Amino acid sequence: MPELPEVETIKRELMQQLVDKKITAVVVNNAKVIKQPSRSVFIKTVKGSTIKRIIRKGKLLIFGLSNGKFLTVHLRMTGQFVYPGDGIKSRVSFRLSNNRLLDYKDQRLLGELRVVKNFNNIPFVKELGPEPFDLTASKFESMLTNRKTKIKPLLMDQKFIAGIGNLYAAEVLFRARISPLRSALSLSKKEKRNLFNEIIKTLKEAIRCRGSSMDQYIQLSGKPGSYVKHHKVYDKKGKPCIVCNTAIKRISLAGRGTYFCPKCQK
DNA sequence: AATGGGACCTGCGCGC
DNA sequence: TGCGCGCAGGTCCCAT
Repeated sequence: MPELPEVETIKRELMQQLVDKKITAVVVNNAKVIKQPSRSVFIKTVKGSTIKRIIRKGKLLIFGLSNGKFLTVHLRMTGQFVYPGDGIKSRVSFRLSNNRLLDYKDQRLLGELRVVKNFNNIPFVKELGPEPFDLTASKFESMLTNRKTKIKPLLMDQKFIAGIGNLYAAEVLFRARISPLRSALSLSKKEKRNLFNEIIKTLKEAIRCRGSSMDQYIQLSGKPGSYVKHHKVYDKKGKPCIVCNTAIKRISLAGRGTYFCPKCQK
């Protein structure tokens, strides 16, 4: 669910609400989401530390703790943070110095919480591609040269570029009028620049709207993000294209549901 | 290097 | 109404 705009939204809220709060207790209701280290060491390390800063790397959230360790959280499909929480349906709850709860919820239990010494050593971070906002159009262009793979799965490849998932890949390609089936190699210079500009514009707009609440994503406060109403193709199978009225198509590409306008996107 | 499949999980909506 | 099936925004791992 959560892609760069959603994770960035949560990061900003966590910064506003939680910096300099001490974690006084940790309750683990389901240890499946604790990937590293053991449940007991995890609790022991986090408990008693103060949250000093919040970092985002792609879709990964990182809490910098006062003891020098880092709590990293990947929300995967259905992870959520809720603050202040009530502990209900929470997989892990953090009690803070103001006596409020920060709840980590995760319906499908696919999320990952870790405590590490150095987050740069996590394989996911090590191999993570550049942040979109750190790129320029010409860098992006050169990244695409000689890539034979299809453009949509490539945009979703976190090693290629950080933060773009299935939803924003679809939206960005629609806005750039490029078919998800095209090979990266086949894009003209103009198309590459255009695609880059649409990536930046779309992600910024989505952050301004505080993300897209489809099914599971919510802001820290529990409120939905409003970018959904700007979606042009995602989850719109059979609906008319806003530009040409052609029915939006859904195909399966690299195992993922892929929405596009067969007429506008060439 | 690229592609395809399955695995990890739970719960929802659809068609029969 | 009840049940089985396919599907879900992410990532990793294996095989070809």
